[in-house]
Amino acid sequence: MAEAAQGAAPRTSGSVPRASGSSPRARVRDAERTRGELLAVAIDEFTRHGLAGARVDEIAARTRTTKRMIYYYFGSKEGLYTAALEEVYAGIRAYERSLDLTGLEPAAALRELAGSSFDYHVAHPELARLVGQENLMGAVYLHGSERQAHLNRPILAIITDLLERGRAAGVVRRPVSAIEVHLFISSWVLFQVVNVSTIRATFGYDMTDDAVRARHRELIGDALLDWLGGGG
Amino acid sequence: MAEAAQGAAPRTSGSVPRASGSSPRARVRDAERTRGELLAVAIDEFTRHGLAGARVDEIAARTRTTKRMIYYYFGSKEGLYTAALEEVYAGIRAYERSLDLTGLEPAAALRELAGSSFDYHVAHPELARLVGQENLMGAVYLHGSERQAHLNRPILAIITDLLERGRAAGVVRRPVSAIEVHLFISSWVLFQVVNVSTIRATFGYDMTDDAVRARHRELIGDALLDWLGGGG
DNA sequence: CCAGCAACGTACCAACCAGTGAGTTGCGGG
DNA sequence: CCCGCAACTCACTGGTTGGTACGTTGCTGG
Repeated sequence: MAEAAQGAAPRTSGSVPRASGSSPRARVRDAERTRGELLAVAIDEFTRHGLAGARVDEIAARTRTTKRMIYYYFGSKEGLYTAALEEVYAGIRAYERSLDLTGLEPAAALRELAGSSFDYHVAHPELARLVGQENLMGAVYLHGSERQAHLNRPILAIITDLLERGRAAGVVRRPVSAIEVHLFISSWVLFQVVNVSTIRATFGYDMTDDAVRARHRELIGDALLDWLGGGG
Repeated sequence: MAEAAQGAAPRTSGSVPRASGSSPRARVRDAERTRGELLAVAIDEFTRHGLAGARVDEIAARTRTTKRMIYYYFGSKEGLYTAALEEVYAGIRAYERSLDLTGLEPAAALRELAGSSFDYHVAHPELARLVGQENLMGAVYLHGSERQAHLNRPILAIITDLLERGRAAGVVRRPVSAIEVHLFISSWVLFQVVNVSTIRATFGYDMTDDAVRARHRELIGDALLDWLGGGG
C-alpha cells in the first residue's frame, strides 16, 4: 500500500541465509529492511501531509523500529524527505528507461506514450503528489539532489525520435519540441492524480471512477494526435 | 504583491470620514483594513508553506497588527486558512462571471476561453497554489466551505453553450462534455503555474519566461481546437 | 570463541508554536 | 460629554515535536 515506486529495486533482502535452526523469523537486525520500511512509510506520510505536516514520531510508529533509526539512517527529517523523493524519482526514471516504442508505428507509439504515462501515474500516485509538494516548496530538495539529472532523463530522447518518425510518416505536422510534447502529456496525467479532491469538491465529478479514467486515458491520446497532426 | 485575488472587493475602506482636523492619518482602528491585511498576508504564507508549514506568528509579524487579532477575526489558524481559500475562490468565480464570449465566433471564443483562463492563472498564481495545497490535504476545507458551490460556477454553462455553437458551425465534431473541456484547459493552465519549480529543476526549462509563456498560451488554444475539431 | 562494530532501544530535552487571559484604548451613539 | 462596546495589546502557557545522549545487543571476521 505505502509501497515505494520501483522499477527493479532489490527490496527486503530476499535471499539472506536465515539463522541456522531455531525460529523461521528472518533476522532481528536487518539494516536493509529497516531502512526500506522507514522509506516506504515516509513516502506515504510525506505525500499525505507534506514535509512540514508529516510527523517524525508518526512515521516511526508505523514501522517496527524507532524514531532513532530515522536519524541513524537519514540524519534528519529533511534527509528522510530527500531520500523519499529520490526513491520515487528513481521509479519514474526506471519506467522511462523500460519504455520501448520502436516496434510501433509513429501514431500508435505516440498514443502508447501518453497511455502508458497515464497508467504509470495512476498506479504510482505518490510520484505526482510528492512532485506537487516539491513545487509548492520551490523544489529546493529536488534541486539539491537532482543536480544534473536531466542529463539522464531518457524521455526527451524518446519523444524526439518519435517526432522525427512521425514527421516522416506524415502524422506529425505541427512544429513542436520534445519538451512541449512532454509537458502536454504530463500536465494532463498529473492533473488526473493530483486534482481528484478539488474536482470532486467543486464539480461533484469523480476522476477515480473506472469509466472516467478509461475515457480520460483515451482523451489524452486523441488530443495529442490531433494536435500534432494539425498546424504546419 | 501578496494581494488577494478579487473581482470587485471593497478593499481598505476608501471613503471613511477621517477624524475631524489634526493629522491626515486615516484611522488607528479600522476593522476592515486589519482583517484585509491579515487575509492578504495569510494567502501569501499559506500558498508558500502550506497549512501546516505556515506560522501564525510569521503572518502576524508581516502585518501591522498582532497575532491575537487572527484569533479575534478568524478564530483559529484553520479559520484563517478557510477564509483565505474562500477569498481566492471568490476571485475566480468573479472572473468566470465576467466572461462574455457571445460576441465571438465559436472557434475564436474557444481560443479566447483558453487564453483568458491562462492569463488569469498566470496573473493570480495564489489560486493554483492554494488549490494544490487543498488537493494534497484531500480538499477537506474546500469541502466544508463550498458545499453546493458547483451550482453557481458559471464556467460549465459557458462551455456548454460554446460547444453547441461550435457544433452548429462545424468547428466542433468530437463528442465531448463541458467538464472534459474544462479539465482539458485547467490541467494545462494549472500546470503552468504550479509546476514551474520542478520543471526547471529536472529539465532546466523556464516556464516563467515571457516567450515560453506566450507560446504555451498559443499551444493550449491550438490543441483545444484541433482536439474538438477531430473525431466525430 | 570473542572483540568490535553496526544496528538498535530508551529516556529525555529544549525550542517552537498555536492558542488564551486579562486587560486597555479609541470611537460612535445618545 | 461620557458610556459602552468593538478593536486592539501584551504577556504568558502547555502541549507538541524534531532531535539527541547514552546504553545495549546481536552479528561477523579473524
